[in-house]
Amino acid sequence: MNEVAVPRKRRKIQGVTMVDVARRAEVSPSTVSLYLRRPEAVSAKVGDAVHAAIRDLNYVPNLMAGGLAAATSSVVGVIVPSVRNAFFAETVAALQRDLGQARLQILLGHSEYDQASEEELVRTALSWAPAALVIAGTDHSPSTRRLLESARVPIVEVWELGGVPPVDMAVGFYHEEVGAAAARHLASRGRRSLVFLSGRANDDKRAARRAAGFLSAGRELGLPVRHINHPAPATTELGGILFSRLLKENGVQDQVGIGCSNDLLALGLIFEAQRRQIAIPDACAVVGFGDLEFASSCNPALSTIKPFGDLIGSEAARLILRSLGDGEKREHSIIDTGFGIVHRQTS
Amino acid sequence: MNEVAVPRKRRKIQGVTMVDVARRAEVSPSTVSLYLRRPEAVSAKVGDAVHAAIRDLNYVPNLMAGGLAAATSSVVGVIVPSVRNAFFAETVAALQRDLGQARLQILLGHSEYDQASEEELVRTALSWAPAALVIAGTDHSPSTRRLLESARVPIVEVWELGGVPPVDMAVGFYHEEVGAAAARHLASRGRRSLVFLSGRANDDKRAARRAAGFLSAGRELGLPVRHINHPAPATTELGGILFSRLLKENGVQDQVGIGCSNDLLALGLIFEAQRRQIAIPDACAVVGFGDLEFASSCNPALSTIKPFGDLIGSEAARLILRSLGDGEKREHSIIDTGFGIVHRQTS
DNA sequence: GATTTTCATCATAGCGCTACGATTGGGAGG
DNA sequence: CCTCCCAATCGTAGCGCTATGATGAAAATC
Repeated sequence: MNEVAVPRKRRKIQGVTMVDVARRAEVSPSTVSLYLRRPEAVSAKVGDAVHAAIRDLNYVPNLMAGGLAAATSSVVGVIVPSVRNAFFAETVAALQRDLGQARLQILLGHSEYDQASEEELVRTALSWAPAALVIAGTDHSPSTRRLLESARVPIVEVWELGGVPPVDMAVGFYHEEVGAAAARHLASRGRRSLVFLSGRANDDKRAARRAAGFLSAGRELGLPVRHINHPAPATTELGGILFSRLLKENGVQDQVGIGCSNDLLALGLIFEAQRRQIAIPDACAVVGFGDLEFASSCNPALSTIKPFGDLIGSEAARLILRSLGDGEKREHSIIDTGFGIVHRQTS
Repeated sequence: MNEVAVPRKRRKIQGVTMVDVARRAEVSPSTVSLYLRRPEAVSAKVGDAVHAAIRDLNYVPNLMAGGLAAATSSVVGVIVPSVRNAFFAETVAALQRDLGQARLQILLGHSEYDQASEEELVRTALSWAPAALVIAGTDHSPSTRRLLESARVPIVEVWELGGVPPVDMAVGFYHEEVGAAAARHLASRGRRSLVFLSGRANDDKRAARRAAGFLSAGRELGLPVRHINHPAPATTELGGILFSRLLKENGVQDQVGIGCSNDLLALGLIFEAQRRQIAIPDACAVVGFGDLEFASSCNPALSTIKPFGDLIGSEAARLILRSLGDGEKREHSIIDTGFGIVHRQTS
């Protein structure tokens, strides 16, 4: 005996669907879909009718349905250690700007320098079948790396080159070279001993690599060189603290050249020197990293090494868009965006 | 005549689907789904089998399919003017931290203080059928507001209270009061004339409101008060420029109290004062806004007004989670997170 | 021992959209 | 006037998952 199927109660997701638009424009849903994806493929008359219907009904397409059907979504997962960090914020901003042109959105995650939460974020991002993935650094946990390798999407690792080979593509620069450049610069300014100040070098692998580059370049130059690190994040306050510690341990030693793992640290150092009436750059020269926006206006103006965070973002976006256009062929491009030495008054 | 249907060629999205997991665990797909959503609802034996299958196959669920079927997604759209702005970065970080606990992801957009792109971002965010929406400010274009009003999701407007009534919920503080507090504080420190320095007050409505509050409080106090704005973003460099302009126009006038639309501006002012040997706070007192991390360590340490950006984020997250839990009843909560006056050496 | 209740598991019908191939209709060529 | 062709439009079958109600077995009640 065949009962007539009772229609189930279904929750309605959306007020207005593509079917409603199609009905209103008196075309088929396929045509509406086509108009949305390739407007040039429908005739002007039909296009206008669909457009009008969309406006009238205030239709908002459902990208989840679209993504599911099309087997790929229009999000790009972006995973950085921290958005509060100005460096990554700049790259994220550039990414959104350039990817937005191609109607790609950013699904953001920050790991707070924790590998376990990084893995979680990668897993989540992949759950959205993203069009691409951007992730800071190349140093991931083995299982994260496996996840990335088995994902069939373009992946761009940013802000770091060298070390582990990239999973797919990479845009960044060599942090050891940044450290080395700072050390050489200080030596060229007549400094006879070198110190590198850093925060959180245990978690922030890139800061650690800058430190390593600084130290080995210093040794190559035959100069005495030491490294003072503190597990706390590299803030202005920590800059003052580390400088104080240095002074206590070494006395006020003239002609020292100090590299800082970022400009915030350098700024704190400058403030502390002001308080202690230590002359910069005479008694002590300083080079920062980042060229943060206060660097040019502080007092004395901070010599620093400038990464091109915006460029990293836009190059990453370019690689992604090219990958998506090219279809499947992975090129494994690696782009070195380099860095600039900005010589101001502290060195 | 009935032809046998030829199976179409379908692109395969995913390597491993829930069906594969089910087959491997020798249960039905429904059970796998149930295990994923409510692990306590399946027996321990079956749960373990499913878990093992997921591990072995390295299964990553497809959240688009899930969201489509469940009529809601696990993303929260977050739209801010700029992530490069430390204020919003802090709130975004708090949001991700707290929403992440409930397995919600952040779909980020920044409008660069442009209303048209804000609307575009809202539209895109809504296309993902988000679980909620967080948007900075209450001042949106009419069509954006309409979009927000017709969206059936919890919406939290952050960083601004007063002005236009919120669409749904709001977490923030009154910027006029911040300005007024700065003016009153400077007056209480014996300042007989007041100036407010700001950048980009035409685009940044919140800065404009702080300026307005400062000016009217100053007038209420019977003090001469002026406002100097520059259309460029409020940076350290601009702080020096605006201060120079003030000095040129007014001469070095003792006892002036200066409010700045943010700490970056104040920092630039301090640097410029150092260069010109103008004593702070004697000749000129300064109050900033933001309590950015250099404020406590700069020299002299900066008096400032501290918004609680982290608290804004976590309160917004709390409201969202409560809304999602409560089902449909909208409460239109408005939370005033207030601000703190941090009195240091510049005033 | 027979019945009811509970609990764990399953089968099914879509969620809203896109890709694919099929269909239509009008102009060009014969 | 009849093909043929191309462009514009349409019909259909899922994409992978979840919500719902159904099923059967075990536990609890009579």
